[in-house]
Amino acid sequence: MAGRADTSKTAESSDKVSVICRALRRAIIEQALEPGAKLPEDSLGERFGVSRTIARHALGQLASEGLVELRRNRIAVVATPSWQEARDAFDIRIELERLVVRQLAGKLTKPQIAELTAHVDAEDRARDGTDAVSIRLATEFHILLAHMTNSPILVRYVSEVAYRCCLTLSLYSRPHSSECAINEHRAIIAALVKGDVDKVMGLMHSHLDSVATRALVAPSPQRGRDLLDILAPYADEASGDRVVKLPKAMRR
Amino acid sequence: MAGRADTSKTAESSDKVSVICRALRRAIIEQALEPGAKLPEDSLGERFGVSRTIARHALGQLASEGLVELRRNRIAVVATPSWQEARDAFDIRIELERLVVRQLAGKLTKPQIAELTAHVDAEDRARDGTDAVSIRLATEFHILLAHMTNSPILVRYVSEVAYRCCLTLSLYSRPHSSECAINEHRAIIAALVKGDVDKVMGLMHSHLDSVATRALVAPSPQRGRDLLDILAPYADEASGDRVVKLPKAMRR
DNA sequence: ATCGCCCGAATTGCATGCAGTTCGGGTTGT
DNA sequence: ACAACCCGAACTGCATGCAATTCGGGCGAT
Repeated sequence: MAGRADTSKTAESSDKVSVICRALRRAIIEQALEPGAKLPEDSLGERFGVSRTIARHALGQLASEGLVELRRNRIAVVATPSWQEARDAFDIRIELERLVVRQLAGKLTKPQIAELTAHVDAEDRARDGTDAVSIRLATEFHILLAHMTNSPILVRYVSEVAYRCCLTLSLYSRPHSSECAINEHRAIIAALVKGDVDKVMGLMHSHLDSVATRALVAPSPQRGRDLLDILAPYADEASGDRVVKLPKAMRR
Repeated sequence: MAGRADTSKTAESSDKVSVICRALRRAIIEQALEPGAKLPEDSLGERFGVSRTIARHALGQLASEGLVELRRNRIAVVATPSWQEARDAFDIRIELERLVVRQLAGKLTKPQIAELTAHVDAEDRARDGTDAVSIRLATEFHILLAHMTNSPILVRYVSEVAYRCCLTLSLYSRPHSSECAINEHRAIIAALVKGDVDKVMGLMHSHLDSVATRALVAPSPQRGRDLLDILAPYADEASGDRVVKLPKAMRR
């Protein structure tokens, strides 16, 4: 649907690996796999009919995208980004996507415009489906946009950072009422067609910024869902040299 | 020297893999390994005293960073980015590094300032060494800067894209006379210390832009070093479905 | 009860083996 | 000479096996 979509030349070596990656990515951003969920190599291998070697490779790939965390000798888990990391990701995303629309303004072809509006229509239709699906679609709108730049590098970075943001949204935003306002997507398309570079960059900026600030509510330490999340930043530092002594029971 | 440098939490699973990655990255950006150089798994494994499994994993990692190209059933090679990809990489890099200095302006600690000036001094000293070394140092200056933002994601992206740019410089710029003007690095430090956000963002922009335009001379097809490079874009498309019939002798 | 410890089961880290593909150079036909 | 062909060597794709480590539940001490 997204026209020669994501067979980006980068990595994604064999097909089996990339199939697993895509499946897991999707499961993660649709919150079928919550942050912290365990991903044992054999289970994955069994599930997808491959050996651990392949599953392992896929996990490595996803880890390099920041979607899963890989700790030595430990079961891989879906990443649990800190609040600060989430904010950082959004900052980066804003810059990257401003670049996208800057390159795209006034240069969209007819079929591209059609594809974009079709996508937004799909978003509209999915409005009364699962939250998860509409979040995914919203994210994919941005990735679709990136694809149209014909810049594989930009596609890769935007995809990655968008998925990451998607992941953090599932962590830090409880009542996500129609995340990426669909109207803002329409406005962006319109401005792109019109070719107003400054306008569209501004639109994209405020669009993403509003999603970020609406979702990533507070830096208050009381936000995480429970003890574990509150302690996350400490446990964070500890991976190299354990500084904070944690009561054993809590060491999962 | 770069203080707890690059033990970024992302991927880089075990140590053996990341050791190989670092070694290869460095070899690539110092042009000890030219674009197109073959990287057979066994040779790598033998060289680093590990099995193919590990070497393979390292190659996967580097591929996801865009430094090596992985074609199914084929020997991995050092990536040979097209001119357009090079330009794209620089565009992204400019935005990312503007973000870096925006976050850093006026917020540098004394030891950080010392570390930066020390690095630039090192660049100065390496002036009459190999080109390769001074290019590497110049790149590392930018990565050092990124590290100081304390944003792992930003560090990762800046590092990746900087290495990529480094690689393309070795491809498309013949007479690289002191690539990243060292004085521009000093000016950036000064502006950072002074805390002038706009100034430093402008400096970084023009610094990178000048490197890019000075290096990536012309989109003229006559630039590559020989037939192979000229044909690269065609061979490129062909990986999926071979369109251009290449005389066998040339199919390396 | 709660905490700490200990041990079998589960899991990862890594090397190796086998099958399928590509590579490259020598040979043959033209 | 020149190109196409062919075949052994080289290489990758993937699964599996073994050692080392972690996991987690039960047991004893407080």
